[in-house]
Amino acid sequence: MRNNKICSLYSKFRKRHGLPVKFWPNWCAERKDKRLREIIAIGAILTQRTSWRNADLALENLQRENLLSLEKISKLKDLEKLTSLIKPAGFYQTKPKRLKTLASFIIDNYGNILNFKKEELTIARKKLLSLYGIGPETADTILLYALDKPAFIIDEYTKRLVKKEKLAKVFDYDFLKSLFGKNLPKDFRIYRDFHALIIIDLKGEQGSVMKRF
DNA sequence: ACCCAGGTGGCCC
DNA sequence: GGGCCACATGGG
Repeated sequence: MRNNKICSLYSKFRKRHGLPVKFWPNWCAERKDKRLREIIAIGAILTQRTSWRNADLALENLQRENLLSLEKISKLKDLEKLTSLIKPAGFYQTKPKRLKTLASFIIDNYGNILNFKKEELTIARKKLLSLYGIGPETADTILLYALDKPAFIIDEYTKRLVKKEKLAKVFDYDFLKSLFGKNLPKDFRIYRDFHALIIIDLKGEQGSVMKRF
């Protein structure tokens, strides 16, 4: 491990919280199947500016209606149905469109998420960012947790850590992303682990949603 | 009655 | 390029 402040924080959190971290994306990563990758991609949109609890209620609704699938969502004609199912996750006017945009992009261009996973990181990121409703954080969440790519996620908790530990003066997304990226081994497992640890350490609890999936 | 939760796009200047 | 703002739910 390189000797710097970010690495030290990682080591500190790692020791403090023990192994393994029971955080949903890590938990999910135990299973490598296509369905789980799809659920993570769908969940990444549903949880935008929304508690995981509420996003989880929407995921349950989709599962109940047999719509927890990129192919099903991409072929769905009735957007109203998505609107009602997604309601607990909030922003029900925009999230259905965002889900459909992502689902159609993957299904129409790649056939399934496993083929999209074969795309090179920078290309995949650029394409995700070009989609309606997918910004840097959602793109990196999908890359890191659904596609096993080393894309460090800068979310609200990461920014709080940066502020708390005075790691930087600016909070520009790409700047912070490269700051973490260059100071950690370029390994998606470490990025996931650190990201989970940051949230667990700052939040003081462990994510537990999505276990049923 | 507030405030918050693992953001994003559309404005405005 | 940065600074606001709307978007919407459920829980504390």
